[in-house]
Amino acid sequence: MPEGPEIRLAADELASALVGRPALEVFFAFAHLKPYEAKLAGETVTAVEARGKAILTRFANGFNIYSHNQLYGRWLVRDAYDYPETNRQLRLAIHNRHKSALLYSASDIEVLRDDELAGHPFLNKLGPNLLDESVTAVDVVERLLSPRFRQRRLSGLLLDQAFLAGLGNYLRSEILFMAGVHPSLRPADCSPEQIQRLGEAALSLTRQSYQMQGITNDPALVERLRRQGYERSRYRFRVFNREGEPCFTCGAPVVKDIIGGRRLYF
DNA sequence: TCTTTATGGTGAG
DNA sequence: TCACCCTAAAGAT
Repeated sequence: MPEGPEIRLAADELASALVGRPALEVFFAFAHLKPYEAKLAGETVTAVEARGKAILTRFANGFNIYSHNQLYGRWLVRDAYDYPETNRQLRLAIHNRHKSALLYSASDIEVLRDDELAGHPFLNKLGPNLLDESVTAVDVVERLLSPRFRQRRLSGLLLDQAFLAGLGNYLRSEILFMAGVHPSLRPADCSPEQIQRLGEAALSLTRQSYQMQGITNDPALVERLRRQGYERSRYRFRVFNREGEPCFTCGAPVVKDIIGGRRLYF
């Protein structure tokens, strides 16, 4: 569940299972976190917040569990102590009277006090989150044109969590395609119309991904692909994973590039 | 039973 | 930009 919208959905599910209830038992697989099991047991969970692609589980006594799923971590919410059959490694479990929140495979787990959050190297650098309702397309446009970012290539900029928190490799290609802007351009090189479209595409695709329960779940897009004979399980993007296939807008073949080991389609 | 790949991220140069 | 880290599943042999 890697990009921002999926992480936010996971945080929502965790929140409804945990918030307002005391965590009767907390389990950490990593030895250096074991001492916190006793500190968190019996403490009420006050919030579960998505911070970009990280999740913060907050406790009434001022402690927080920071977790980042990277590419492979997976949250599961089950009835209390109802463990699934899986070969994955359980890394963190938060149990209350009704539910168990289970985090598998993740390697990036920390416990932080409230006063340590601001100084955290990852949380500290995060840009605005497009899923926060206060963020508008105007904010994105202003950020694109700010001195700090305007000379950066869009290909790199859109993956930089300090620019916008939560964008990932799928959304990068899809946003650039929807805006009709080449990934090698810099904001400083773009027309006002292109900048405007980038702001709107970033906002609408990210929010739609959240509302549709996943980046790949746009029903209109899936239907269009189905009518064109694409197999649903493989093709659920406008450009991503469509190398060599015709562009939906102009018919030219979709191009694939690899930059810093990450696939980019345009 | 290998090797590769992945919606992510860090640190060195 | 690259090498590398992390883990699990898919692909190649």
